[in-house]
Amino acid sequence: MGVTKKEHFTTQQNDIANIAKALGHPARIAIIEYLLNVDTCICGDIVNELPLAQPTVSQHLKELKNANLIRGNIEGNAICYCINPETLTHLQDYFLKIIAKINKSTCC
Amino acid sequence: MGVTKKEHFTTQQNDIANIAKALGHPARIAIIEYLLNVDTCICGDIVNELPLAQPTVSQHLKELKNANLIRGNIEGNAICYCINPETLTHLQDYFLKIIAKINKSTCC
DNA sequence: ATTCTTTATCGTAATATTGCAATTAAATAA
DNA sequence: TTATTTAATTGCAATATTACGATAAAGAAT
Repeated sequence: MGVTKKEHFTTQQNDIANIAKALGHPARIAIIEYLLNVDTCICGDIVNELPLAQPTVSQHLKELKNANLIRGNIEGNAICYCINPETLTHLQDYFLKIIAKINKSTCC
Repeated sequence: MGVTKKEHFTTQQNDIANIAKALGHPARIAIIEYLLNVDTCICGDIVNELPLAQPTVSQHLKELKNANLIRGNIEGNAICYCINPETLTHLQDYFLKIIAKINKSTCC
């Protein structure tokens, strides 16, 4: 039915899945990496950097923003995007916990 | 057009995106967490654990297997699934690098 | 051999995602 | 005011995902 049964899973499971989903596209990984590589914050030259049309980039930025992975500040008629460190750290913390558990369990 | 322009991005970007994508569903996060919580490796009682039908679980397991996040070993007529630590560690290492960069950059 | 158990696959419906051309909105520059 | 710049939104087509009933495949148990 193409519709995820989100309500059957915990808030944390949905939370982590949403962040992971937002990172589940090479263009969005590329945007994150680009934002990291540039010292000052950028707006629309992300479009020049990526092999995608402006509306497509705008859509990817929207998804990253919805997942709280980036922030966008209005600066004149441009918009300055930057990484939101908290969300990446949150995901990192989750994986740290997960990986810590792996070592304790035996595997088939 | 519903088709990702994967070829325009680097292998690493596609690599990370694929792993993230596989984790981008609460059911698959739940499966990972369940596999971690059980000492011995499990096969089909993942189905009993999740609020999803058997074919749906099987499909999610397939995606986790395709992303190399889990492994499945045949054991009689059952299949024993377990976490593949390498892929999670690989993702973890990537985020460590990413987060290390954030601190150095100023944000808007 | 037959039945049971376990899991994968097929087929299908509902919905979501990806991508872009065209347009709109809003601030800036002329 | 009238361009111009910048980025979001709309509308649409192509494809992917999610979910499950039905079925198949393959080993175990009887």
